[in-house]
Amino acid sequence: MLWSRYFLPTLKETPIGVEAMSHQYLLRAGLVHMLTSGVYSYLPLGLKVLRRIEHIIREEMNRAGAVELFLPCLQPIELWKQTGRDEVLKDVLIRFTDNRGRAMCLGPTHEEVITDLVKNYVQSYRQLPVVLYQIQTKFRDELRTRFGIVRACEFIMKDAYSFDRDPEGLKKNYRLMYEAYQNIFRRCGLDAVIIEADSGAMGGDTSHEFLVTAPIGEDTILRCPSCQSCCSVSGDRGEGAKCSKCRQGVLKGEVAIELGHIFQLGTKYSQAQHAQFLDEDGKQKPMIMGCYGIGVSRVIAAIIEKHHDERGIRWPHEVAPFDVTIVPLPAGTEAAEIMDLANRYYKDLTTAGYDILLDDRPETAGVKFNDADLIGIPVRIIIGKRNLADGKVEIKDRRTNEALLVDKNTLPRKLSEILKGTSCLKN
RNA sequence: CGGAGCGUAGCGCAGUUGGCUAGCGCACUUGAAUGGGGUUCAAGAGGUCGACGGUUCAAAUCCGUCCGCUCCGACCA
Repeated sequence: MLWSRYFLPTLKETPIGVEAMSHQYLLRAGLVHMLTSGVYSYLPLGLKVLRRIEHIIREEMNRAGAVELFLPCLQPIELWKQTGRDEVLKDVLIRFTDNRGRAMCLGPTHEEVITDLVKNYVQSYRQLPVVLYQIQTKFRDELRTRFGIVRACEFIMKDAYSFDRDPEGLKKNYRLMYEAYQNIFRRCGLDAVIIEADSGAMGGDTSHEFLVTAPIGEDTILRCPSCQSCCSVSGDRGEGAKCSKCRQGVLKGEVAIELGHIFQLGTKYSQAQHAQFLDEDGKQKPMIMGCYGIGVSRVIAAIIEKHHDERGIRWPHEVAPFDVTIVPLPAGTEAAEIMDLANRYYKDLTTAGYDILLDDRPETAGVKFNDADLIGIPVRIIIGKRNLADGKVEIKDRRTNEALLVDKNTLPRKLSEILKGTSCLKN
């Protein structure tokens, strides 16, 4: 991608009223734009990051045996009355009456829709288990939005649902999702804390929350400084309590943001919506369900919270919007030569399958460097006349700030070694 | 939904004891010089001062109502 043909509006100054570091960089690096409180547009660069995260999620979901589908946002209130959640969630449901007079809402989650769908097609134990997921926009009429996309009225969620014949099947799928979540957060560069949690309005028995400690968090977790185990705050357990695992440390409170939550729902929805199957013994039984959510848009904010410095974002390579940014600094009589080399690298590396951002703007070095630091592409190639006089170009690591001068002709090979992880900048 | 703050150009801000044509920085346009960390100079363009109503000879400025945004709290799948 050529920067001059892209849509990447970076901001030099922080917009008014922006407190969270991640929110600040989301806006300044041209990732998102606020339409109104709690409602955000994803600009091209932000969308690219979103797609990279979605890609990781899809790989891990598919690996865990889940199958992707796509459910509607528009949902009849009638469906929600079947489970009584039209009342439970009445404050967050965005309701309206359509032109035919039907009471509708925009889906805040999809348990009712998926249960209704599956019961139409599954009649026998032979068809179970069924595990489905989607990545889709959710709508919640939040009274108080917070930290930009962290708590928004419209946000992107991955939600998966499992339908099993028996509790053992549910436990197996739950375990698979649990492991998939660990992989997803690890690949996103996040050190997720997993704690047993309340099921809240979802209902059901067992549930686990996946959190990341960050100032933008809305939850408090307790961590044992001795054995590092974490747990939630409860009535008889707070900061200062003794760790129940190692019985040595004194629990310390930490602010954390919830990114994922998995639930063993049991039969709450299948009973309410009559999602039954005929078992081997000839008896009708309710399907045993689980549901598994990840706040995808929220993951972006968490990654920035964990991977930034005073100059901008430092994307972990697997979620970075581009693999490499090429920064030519054309000047004087060498200008044409510098741009030719930049274009040649761009073409070769793109052909080799890398996603490249070429900063072809007629800006000064300082502007380009500052923007590059801000948007945080992991690897930067700098082509300037100073080093080119010796036949060299510079490779710079955004994360470590390490720089390496390489021969201009061996750069593509050296770079692919670095990107494949067979080499690092140091040697 | 309670508490606090804010709203003037795309962004960040000044101006608010009522008074000349509403100003500054960044960004933007044109020209020139520069060319490895937001470079310099010159000339420009860009405004319903959040909205509506009131007071006044005169309102960005005073009064009222409303709207929007942010933060704290309550709530939260």
